[in-house]
Amino acid sequence: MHVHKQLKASDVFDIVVKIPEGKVTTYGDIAKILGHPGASRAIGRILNSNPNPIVVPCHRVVMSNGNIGGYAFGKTRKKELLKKEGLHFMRDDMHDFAGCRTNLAKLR
DNA sequence: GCCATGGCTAGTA
DNA sequence: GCCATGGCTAGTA
Repeated sequence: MHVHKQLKASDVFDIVVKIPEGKVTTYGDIAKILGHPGASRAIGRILNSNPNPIVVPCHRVVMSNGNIGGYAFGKTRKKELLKKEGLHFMRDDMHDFAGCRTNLAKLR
């Protein structure tokens, strides 16, 4: 009982590769679209094990409140990468978070 | 038991 | 600030 299918890391990475440059999504949004609404923290753990940060842009995944969130190479690096894509921050919070948030359901 | 989160409550200013 | 959540790892027996 209470046996549900487990989150697959490859499913998470498959979504993250599709986030366009200059756009972001959240740990929670990825969790929801995969049918695991409570698994946002698990998403972060999976991203932390990203085997290929070059092709999988996990720096584009941030917290649901617009805060930068974590990054395996430090949030400073994560912010730099996002700034290079034209995004802006005040301290660790994104400017116009709503405006640069991508709709995962529409990605292809 | 840790942790790259999130949603909710209490209760300060 | 608290705590539920879910996947993972270290490391005890």
